[in-house]
Amino acid sequence: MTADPETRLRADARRNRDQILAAARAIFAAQGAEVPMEEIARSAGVGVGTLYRRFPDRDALIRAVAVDNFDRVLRDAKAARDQESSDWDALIRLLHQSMELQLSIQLAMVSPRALVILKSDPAIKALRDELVLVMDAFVRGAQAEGRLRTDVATGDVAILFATLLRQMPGKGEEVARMATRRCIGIMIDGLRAVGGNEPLPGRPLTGADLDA
Amino acid sequence: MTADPETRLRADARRNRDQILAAARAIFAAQGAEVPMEEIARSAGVGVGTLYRRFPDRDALIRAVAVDNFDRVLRDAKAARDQESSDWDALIRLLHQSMELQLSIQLAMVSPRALVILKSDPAIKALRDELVLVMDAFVRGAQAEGRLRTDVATGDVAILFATLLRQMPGKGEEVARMATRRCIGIMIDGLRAVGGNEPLPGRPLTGADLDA
Amino acid sequence: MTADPETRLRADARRNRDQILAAARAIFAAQGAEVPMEEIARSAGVGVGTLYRRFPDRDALIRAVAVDNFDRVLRDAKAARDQESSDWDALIRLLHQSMELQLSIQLAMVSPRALVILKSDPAIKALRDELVLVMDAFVRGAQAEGRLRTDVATGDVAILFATLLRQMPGKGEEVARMATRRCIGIMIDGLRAVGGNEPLPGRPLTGADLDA
Amino acid sequence: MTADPETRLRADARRNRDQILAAARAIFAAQGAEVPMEEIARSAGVGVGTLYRRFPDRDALIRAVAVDNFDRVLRDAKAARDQESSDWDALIRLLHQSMELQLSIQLAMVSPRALVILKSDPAIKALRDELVLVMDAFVRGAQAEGRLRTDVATGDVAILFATLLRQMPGKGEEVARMATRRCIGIMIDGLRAVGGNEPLPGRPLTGADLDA
DNA sequence: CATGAATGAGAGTTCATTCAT
DNA sequence: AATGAATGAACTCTCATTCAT
Repeated sequence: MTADPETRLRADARRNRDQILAAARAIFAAQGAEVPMEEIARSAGVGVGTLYRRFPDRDALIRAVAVDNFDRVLRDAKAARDQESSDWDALIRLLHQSMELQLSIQLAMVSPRALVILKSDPAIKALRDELVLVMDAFVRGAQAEGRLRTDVATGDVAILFATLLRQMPGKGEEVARMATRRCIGIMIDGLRAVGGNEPLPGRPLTGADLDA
Repeated sequence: MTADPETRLRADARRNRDQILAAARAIFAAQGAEVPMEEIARSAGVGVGTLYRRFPDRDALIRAVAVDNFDRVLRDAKAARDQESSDWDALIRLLHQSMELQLSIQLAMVSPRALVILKSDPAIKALRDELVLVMDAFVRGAQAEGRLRTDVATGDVAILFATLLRQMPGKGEEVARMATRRCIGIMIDGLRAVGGNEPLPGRPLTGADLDA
Repeated sequence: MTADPETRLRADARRNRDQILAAARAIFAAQGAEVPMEEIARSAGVGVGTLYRRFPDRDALIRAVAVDNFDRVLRDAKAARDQESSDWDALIRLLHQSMELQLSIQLAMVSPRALVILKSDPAIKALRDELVLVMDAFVRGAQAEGRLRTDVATGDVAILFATLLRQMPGKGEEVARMATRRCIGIMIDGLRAVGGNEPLPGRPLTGADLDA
Repeated sequence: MTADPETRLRADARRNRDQILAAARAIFAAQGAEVPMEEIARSAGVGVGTLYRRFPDRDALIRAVAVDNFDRVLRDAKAARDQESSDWDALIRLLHQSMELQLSIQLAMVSPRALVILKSDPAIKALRDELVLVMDAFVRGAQAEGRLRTDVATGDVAILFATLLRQMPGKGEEVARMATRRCIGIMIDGLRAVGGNEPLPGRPLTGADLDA
């Protein structure tokens, strides 16, 4: 029960680890995943040596940031499930709320390199699978409630979700934020169950379609 | 009339230039803008030296790919304007059709580096401004037709457009293609003028908001 | 008091820095300033990376060698001033003695590139100005002593000095050494105050004339 | 008699060759011998291909410039011999006059690379040997006239000559010109046969000492 | 353990030389 | 024969990772 490696660290080592993770998250979000390791170390206030002691190479660091981030989203999703009165509302809340949380990892994921790395990590896969399950419930529930169009599945929502959460790089902070919110709004309106629209092309994308 | 510098190249040089541009477009689309120049050269079937003779450095190459690409989109937009019977239809067609054309540049734009470069290039700015103008006409026209919701402006559409066209990297080719089409469909439904939805947050984003 | 950046280096780093400087001095003297950085690194017994850590680019290295060298000459000049009994003797001693010290920098200065670099470096300018001042005193003093011809000024001496100290490249070590000494001897005889020679053309060149 | 390769060239080819040589001389004088071949070609108003047709590689070009230049100096020396009334006067005239002619080659010779090249060229060696012979006659004659100090030999004069003629790079044109003239004046005064000076160190350097 | 110095492989860029037009 | 395009080796510089202090 106390075997979790992170638990075993001395207090200062633990603090270093957290600082590095926070610095990496911020820098990945701002500049992508190709930043020199030295810059991350400096921004975390430690030497490169320390960074490498905690994370054996860049991939390990990217993986750790990703795990940390999926974790947050999953927590959000569960909170939404527990606190909202309908699945549609939970879904909407998650889409809106996670915008904040996702900013960093989404940008990181833009790097083709990062993608490959994340795909091969079982811890991340586990978190992702769990997240897919929760969303699956939202989707089916909201469709049962008659609020979500029935020609979509979890995969559609996840992809829209991931796509939209990639922050517009290079716009002013304020415009970027507003743009994201507005895009999500438009997308949500596009997801509503309303009569009369043409059906979407192809077939509903499921969680399994996300695996490549 | 034929003084255009590109026109003045010797036949073989011209062919090489085109091959390089095509290779760069494909590679940028597939792997982002940080690919080794040597790889681009190899894929174009020329030596690095040749690549550098045509494009003095990476920035110049990125710029050239971007110009080429904006050009295509602009052509598409004008064709849509000339051939469709309503502005709404023209807009829809552009969103659907340009999916193909945009793949490369959209990915390229993901690189923070590429962004900085493109912003400073007057030729690109000119093309972009012209594109914004054409889309502006579509947006106002479609709103006048009562088909496009009135709480959006050209900037909203452009951002959605750009965001969605970033291909999901890493999914299978077929799923990726379908996903893009479905996302565009959802987005279009979200843009329709229907009664009863809550208004979007913030204010309509104009073409000027895109300038950072 | 020990805040001098060079003093703050770790012992091994310090040693490396010195080795690099020594190697660069020797190689610049022997082959000019355009030698591959790798060769300098190898000759200093370090990797290129280390060289670049200490000196961010070739220019910085050239500057550092130049500063180091001016420093030595200046020390020599002051020692001559303090230890010789007349200004003429101090001047002669400096001309003879600095032959050793100047070998490197003089050759370095031959490179058009090096020149540009050195001109723009304030630390080097300061050292040079100080050196000019000391030589100025020698020149005026020796003229007052009646031993130095009065139709020359500090600039003349400095130029002769600099010109002669450029080692003949390519001769055997021994001949080169002897040649330099003999040239200096002839030049000194040419500088002596003797009656009956035609005055030199033009006007005495001052320290200010050296500034280009 | 007409087998001289240069004589066999067509008029336009001949003109090209001369333009290239003139351009190379000027550029070598101004910037040293490491200039891109393309720049020389451009400055000569021809393509690189043409340059390479005339001079198979850079070394050949350097050699040709050197031959051309030694030729001029030798012509000057012979003119001085034929027109001046004493050997001392001929020597002085040569030193003064060749300043003009030598500017280019002297700078070129500064390059360690150029030196190696020139040493191995028999045509250049022949010219140089002939020049040494003429100067030898000047030196012995002027010593017999009692005007040149007897503790120097041809090698000493040649080295002083070569050393002084390296223009100070980087000073203003006017100061540089004046400085050279004044240095030559001082050197000539140092060479005069006057009583009472200390003898020079070492032994007189002969023409043979120049061979390295 | 933390630090930051050292290493060396690899990326970008230049340029001598060759070769198609 | 002249031109300038193409090639690729060589060089400068950066950065991930290792290791001495």
